[in-house]
Amino acid sequence: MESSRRKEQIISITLNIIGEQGLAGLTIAKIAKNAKISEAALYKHFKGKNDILEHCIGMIEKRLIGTIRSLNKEETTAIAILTGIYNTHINHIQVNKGVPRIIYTSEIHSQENFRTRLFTIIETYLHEIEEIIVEGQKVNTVSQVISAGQAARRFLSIIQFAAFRYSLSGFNMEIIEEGNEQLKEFLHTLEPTG
Amino acid sequence: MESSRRKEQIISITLNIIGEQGLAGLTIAKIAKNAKISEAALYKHFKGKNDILEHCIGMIEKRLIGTIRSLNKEETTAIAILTGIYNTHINHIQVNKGVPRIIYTSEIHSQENFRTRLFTIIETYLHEIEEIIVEGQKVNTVSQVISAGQAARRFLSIIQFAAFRYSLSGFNMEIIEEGNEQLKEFLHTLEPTG
DNA sequence: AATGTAAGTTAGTAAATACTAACTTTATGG
DNA sequence: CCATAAAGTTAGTATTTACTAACTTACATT
Repeated sequence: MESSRRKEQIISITLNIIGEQGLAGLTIAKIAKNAKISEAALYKHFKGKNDILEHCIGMIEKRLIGTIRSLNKEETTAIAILTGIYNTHINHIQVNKGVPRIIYTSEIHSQENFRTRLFTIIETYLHEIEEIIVEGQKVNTVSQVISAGQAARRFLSIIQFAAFRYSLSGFNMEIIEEGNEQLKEFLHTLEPTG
Repeated sequence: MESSRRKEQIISITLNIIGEQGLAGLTIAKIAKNAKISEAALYKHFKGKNDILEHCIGMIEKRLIGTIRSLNKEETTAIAILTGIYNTHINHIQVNKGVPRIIYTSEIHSQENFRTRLFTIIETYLHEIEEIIVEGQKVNTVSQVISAGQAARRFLSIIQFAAFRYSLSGFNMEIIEEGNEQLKEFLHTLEPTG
């Protein structure tokens, strides 16, 4: 298999294993078995386990920021963009459980360099959301009286809590409904003249 | 050392290691070293690693529910109780990082029995908070128009997000401030005639 | 056709890991 | 004072883990 495709496959498999078995359940042997290559072959593409994890974080970063950027162009109002981001995240949980596990529950905290990188990603993400809200305020689709930064943090907390509880429930759809209610109430507070 | 004290010590040490190095960084050897006993001695008190983890979850449960119960008697209004719970949690993060890591980021998700138990704990916790809000509504210290269940979930999401981000930041106090703002805004929405 | 490179293999290794067997120390109540 | 049980020790073991060396295959370029 071509190197770049193999690399992506390995990262994807790694995220899946973390999603299903946690970081403690991640081993080189499992990755190799899932990719249907030998363990040694993994080392042709990555320096080691840590290197794979670093690329996983890179992948997460790309996806998160990519989601925001694409929706920021497709949708018109701030509220529509935020709704899109929320839905993308919720859909994402079912497809690739590893991303939410790492990003929202940040299992990788322990290693200092990973913790710092994840923090930067989260803060960048919050900043992007804040920008969307500020833009909405400029064109008056979002109330001027609210704090954009605070709203951004509340928005992410809603996503995180929904993802966390949905995952913990063993993927019970009722919990998604309750997350949607939180979002609805939040979006309502964004409306102007409210 | 007396058995019950030793057991508590081992659980406490385990939670600390998870707090500092994550579940992937937890080993029997590290627990024994921290407790200054041999690895074999651990097995006089617990059946094995899983048994220790189960007792950790038990400890978390006790502490969480204990916090609510005690504050529920000390404080008078629902808003005062919720403020107390929030502050207790935030203070808790600095002292014992393992609890927030397990409970809010639920690193133990992977194992089915642990996941189920944690979910039950969280749902019980949410229910207790909901009860506090309902009681507040009865005596009109909390607005009648809000949904108690939804408010309880928002409350926990605020705690979770603050704990998550505070931990991820490497314990930056500014982030606690931002969490306090979220709480303040939330408590404001609880006020009657608002 | 020769050659070099990328992607893969087999077969191993040293270290770490969870756990156990067998023995020793310590303390306590009859 | 001594029997007993609890709490501890040393010294292991089988397995797992991340990683490496040495070799093979596939394939594109000169």
